[in-house]
Amino acid sequence: MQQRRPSSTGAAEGTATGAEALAAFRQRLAGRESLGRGVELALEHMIETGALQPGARLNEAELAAQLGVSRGPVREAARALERTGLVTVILNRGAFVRSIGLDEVMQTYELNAVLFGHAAALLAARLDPAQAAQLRATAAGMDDSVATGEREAFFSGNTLFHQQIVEFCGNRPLCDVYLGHTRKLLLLRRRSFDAAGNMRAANDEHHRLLAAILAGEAEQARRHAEAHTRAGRARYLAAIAHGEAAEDNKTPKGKKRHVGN
Amino acid sequence: MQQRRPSSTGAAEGTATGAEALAAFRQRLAGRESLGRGVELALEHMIETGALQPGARLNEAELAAQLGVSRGPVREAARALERTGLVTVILNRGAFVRSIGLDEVMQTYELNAVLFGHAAALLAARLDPAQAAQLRATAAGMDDSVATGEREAFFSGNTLFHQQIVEFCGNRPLCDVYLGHTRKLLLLRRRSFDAAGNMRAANDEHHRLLAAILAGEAEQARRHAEAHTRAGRARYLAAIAHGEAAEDNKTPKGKKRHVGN
DNA sequence: GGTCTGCGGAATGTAAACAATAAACACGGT
DNA sequence: ACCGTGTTTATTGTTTACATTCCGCAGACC
Repeated sequence: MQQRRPSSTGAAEGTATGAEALAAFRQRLAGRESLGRGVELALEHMIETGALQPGARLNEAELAAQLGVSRGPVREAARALERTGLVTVILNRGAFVRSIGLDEVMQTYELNAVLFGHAAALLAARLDPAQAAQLRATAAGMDDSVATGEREAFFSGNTLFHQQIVEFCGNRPLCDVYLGHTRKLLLLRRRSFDAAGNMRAANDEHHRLLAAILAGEAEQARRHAEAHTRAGRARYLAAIAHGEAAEDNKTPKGKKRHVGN
Repeated sequence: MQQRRPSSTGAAEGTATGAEALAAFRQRLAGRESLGRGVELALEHMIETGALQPGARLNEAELAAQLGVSRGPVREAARALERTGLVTVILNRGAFVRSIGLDEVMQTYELNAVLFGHAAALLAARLDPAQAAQLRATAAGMDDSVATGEREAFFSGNTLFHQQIVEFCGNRPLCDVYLGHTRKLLLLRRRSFDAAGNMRAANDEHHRLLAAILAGEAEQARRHAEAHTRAGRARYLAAIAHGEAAEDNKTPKGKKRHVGN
């Protein structure tokens, strides 16, 4: 079946990997969320694992068949992902996995620095003992990960640490925005992220930040949090500097398009 | 036709006001956006004008008939509004216009203060002459509005002023988040807003902020911008203090539900 | 009298069918 | 040989139809 359209889903043939992923997500949602939501998670998973690479188009019919659902939920999921910032949809052309430009990465880091800094400042002024204990536990776990060199464990600990700080800060909108943008970066630039390691430095920064929060020093906490985010940005830059090609364009707008496969 | 479900759209009978609104939006979009997008704008308009009040349920079939489209685009619009934060959808129960609690309003103001402050700081360091001219023009227009006492003109000038600052700051994600949250507040708490006037004070704050930006004083601009937002919050609080009942609950979750109309 | 169970109906969730759009191919003119 | 135009076809946008879920009420049972 030759196809005239530029690029297809990519992981089309053979792999029914999406279907089982959807099943898993749907079970995890336990019927408390709609099917479209499950498809959304499945698509996120496919983006995360690279089954859907930046620039790829989300063929509704194909994905629907692959996931064993109708086009409706797929459409719904695609629009949801658009709001999340993971895909771009063009009228009558479909949804494309975004490839986020370096400038946008920088701007997002900048935004996250401000948000994270403010969260830390807020938290320093309202921390309760239970939260303090949780933060300490998370930090301790990361110390272990650093000692044993477990990158994956450190990575999830790092995510949890940041998540706890913004959640504990008490400002829900801020928390949502921060986590959303962080997730976006994670999903669209994943490979660069785990290469950006340097756990030790990050861990030290965490401890300094945590100390300021525990001490109730709001402004100091803000500075440490901002600095930590900016340091993370620097590590990211260093990682991609020699690691891989810097950038691709944002959206298949004019003629140029991704090679697909 | 008696209806068992708690509340209906409210503006159901007679008024085909939604249909013409949709037609207008669809023409404005000029076929460059999907129908669902037009419905989304129409629904926003209905929320803004109060045709859909907080707590009201969005009956898909009813709205579809009213707007002269099918349920599909209505669903799509409802989900879009959910991500915008204007409605809450509950599985198998439908979409409800959110009634945003006072605590969330406060948190959103807090977030906006930080974002607006940072935007001002960024802008102070990168302002170009053309942008400076535009900001001056906007400020001048608001001066006129204050002088003549035109509340509506001042209101739109105010919106434009804030919008220009965040757009000129160069950080797109920040801009999007700020404008989105501001819009949310505007649509869900509109009546309180235009009562919160006190144009003169706000105008003075604008001038102080603009002066700092034009002078390139980043940190001072940040302080002024944050202070301005917090002052706006204070004005808002003062306005609702004696104006109207403070709050209702966020979402029709358990048994309690809005009276409808 | 109160509580629980079963029925009825309306509205949402999902799937399938129809219509419209845009890209790729093929042809003909210049 | 190149460019423009007409045609074809896949794919999305939209409508319609079907399945499922949940709420409210009535009657029976305790």
